[in-house]
Amino acid sequence: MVKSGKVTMSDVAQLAGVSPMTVSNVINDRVRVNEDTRARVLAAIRESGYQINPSARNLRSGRSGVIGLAIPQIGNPYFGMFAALVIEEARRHGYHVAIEQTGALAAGEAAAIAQSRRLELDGLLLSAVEIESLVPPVSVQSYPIVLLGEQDPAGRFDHVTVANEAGTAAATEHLIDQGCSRIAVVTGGDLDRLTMITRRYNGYRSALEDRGLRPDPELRFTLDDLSWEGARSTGHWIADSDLGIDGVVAFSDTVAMGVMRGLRDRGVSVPDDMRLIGFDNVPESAIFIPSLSTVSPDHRWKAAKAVDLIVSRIADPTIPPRQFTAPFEIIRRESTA
Amino acid sequence: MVKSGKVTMSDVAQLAGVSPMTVSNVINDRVRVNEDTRARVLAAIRESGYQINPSARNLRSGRSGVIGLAIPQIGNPYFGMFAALVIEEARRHGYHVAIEQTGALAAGEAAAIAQSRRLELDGLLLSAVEIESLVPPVSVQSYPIVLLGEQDPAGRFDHVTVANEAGTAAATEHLIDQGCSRIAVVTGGDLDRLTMITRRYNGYRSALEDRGLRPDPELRFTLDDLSWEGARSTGHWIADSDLGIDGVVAFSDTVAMGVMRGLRDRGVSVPDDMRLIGFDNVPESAIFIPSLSTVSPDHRWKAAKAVDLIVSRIADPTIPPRQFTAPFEIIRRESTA
DNA sequence: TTGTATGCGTTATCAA
DNA sequence: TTGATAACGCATACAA
Repeated sequence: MVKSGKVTMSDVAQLAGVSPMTVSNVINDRVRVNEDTRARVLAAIRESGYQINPSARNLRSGRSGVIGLAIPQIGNPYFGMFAALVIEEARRHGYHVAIEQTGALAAGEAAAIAQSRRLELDGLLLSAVEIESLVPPVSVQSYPIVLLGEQDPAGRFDHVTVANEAGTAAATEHLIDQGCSRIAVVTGGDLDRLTMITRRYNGYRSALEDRGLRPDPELRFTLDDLSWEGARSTGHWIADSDLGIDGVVAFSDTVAMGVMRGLRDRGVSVPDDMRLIGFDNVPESAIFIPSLSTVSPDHRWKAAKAVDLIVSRIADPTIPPRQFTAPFEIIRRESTA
Repeated sequence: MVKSGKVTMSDVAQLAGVSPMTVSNVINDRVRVNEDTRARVLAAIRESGYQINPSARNLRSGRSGVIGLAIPQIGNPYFGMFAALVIEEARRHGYHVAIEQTGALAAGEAAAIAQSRRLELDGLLLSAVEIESLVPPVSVQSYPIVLLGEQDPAGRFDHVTVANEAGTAAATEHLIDQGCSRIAVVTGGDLDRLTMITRRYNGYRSALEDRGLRPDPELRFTLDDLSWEGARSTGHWIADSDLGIDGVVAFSDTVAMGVMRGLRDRGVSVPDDMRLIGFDNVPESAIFIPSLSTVSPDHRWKAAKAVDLIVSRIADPTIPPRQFTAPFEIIRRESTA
């Protein structure tokens, strides 16, 4: 067993007494190779500790077998869980996933990512926050892109999304069904652009209106910081406000848990004093105390669909953009009991 | 703006009226290039939508600028948090990080990973669970490896670890200081080999002995499943046992949170009926209700050190293996109040 | 300061 | 069934 490092295909070929091409054929089993030869080659590969050089292979073949998954924060429970599913689904199609952390970026950073790539990607699953600004630089890419979560206003990309409006509407109605009438909403950032957050806010609003409740601007709380600590502070504001709030719709489970913590800091009890519902059904939400009611999109479905889309588009870049929305259900847990 | 895709350096060169080599020099700014020429080249790059071909560059240069980070579960809060730190630290050194999910693998799978790489890596940060079985196949790798968390019994690799024994000992002593005398421990897997988990168990044991408490085998609970649900079940067992347990040391925060949930399912209150402490100080532990006391290793220090090690070893593979242990502190929160 | 020649390790093509 | 040849796109070494 040679110490490896720079064993090339030619070395293996020499060792096995065949041509490099035959080694290549064995490795990729492209054509029928004599059983004897194949065995000799395999033995030589083992003996030499040969490992294929991906760069050379990619350069020659034009494909890398790698798809990128760009997400804002790898440490976020939602993205972590989703990444694991994408990895699994991609493996079924023979693809490897390279995870990219974008950090909820704006245009300039997107461009940087696009240019500074050190990885050869066959395609990219892009879970972006700021699609509008992201699209121009991103369209220069040389590989297909599938958008996750957000939608491209111009409709130029495949995308898989979740039922943002319907999901939040159902969540809001669930609170109403549980007897809430002063329902606050926790959003993030501004609502001028039609982002995921805006869609979720719209779902909340329309559910209130459908059920004859008047959306009250005072009941809208905006996160100035998407971290858990930011959400916790929002919980403090809600607790300290004197608005008779008896229910809260948060735009994500992560935020919901932070808000719960903030409420708890102020001695507000969930669900006794106030009910609360999130969005995503991250694994943590079942474990949290109290466990968190939430909108649960079918994440596996979403991951599988995203991978299907990118794989098919890699195969044929000319097909027109396709769009899918993952099914969801409301999970009732202690936080809205 | 050409639609890109297969614009090569030669195309850019032609467009700018220079040689390919000059384009290369501008891109990598290796030698001094005339300001005029540089401007022309940059314009040509923008105009053509040129993007460097990483495969060709890597093939030629022998380096990819990418280090791998192999972790068992990307969805696990600890690994997610740690990955984010590694990405940051690597960027400082001009490296890109490719995250690899190994799934708490055994030898065969490790070999598979080693062989089936589709990424060209300059080095690998390996956060392994099963080091002993992992090492043989992994040593065939053609790039440097730094071990995280676990240690190589044979001492052949650089590694960065945390104070597993001292940390858990301090955690156990904290419980004793808080008045606990029947302290259970939650471990995972068998304790025959000197894994991270065994070290943490040893810390618990030695702290008990140091403080004149007898380690009771009945108070050791073993997870049969590292998931949150597994930990939750363990919480049920602890609650249902009639052993007078008044404190619990869990080998990780994730497990601790699952156990808390299990205790809560049975109406056991933390910290009133039972105190509980974890290990890792993941972001979730500050938010959890009750917030979780824990052993907090300096994760940023650990990430920075790991990146330092791999970068220096890439530069000079001949230096002897080095080993570091991250400092830690005990974080006191509600769960042991 | 810029250009020319050459080869990195692999695979597509075609010939034997 | 196997092998010879060329080429993928870039950067190193050296020459101009």
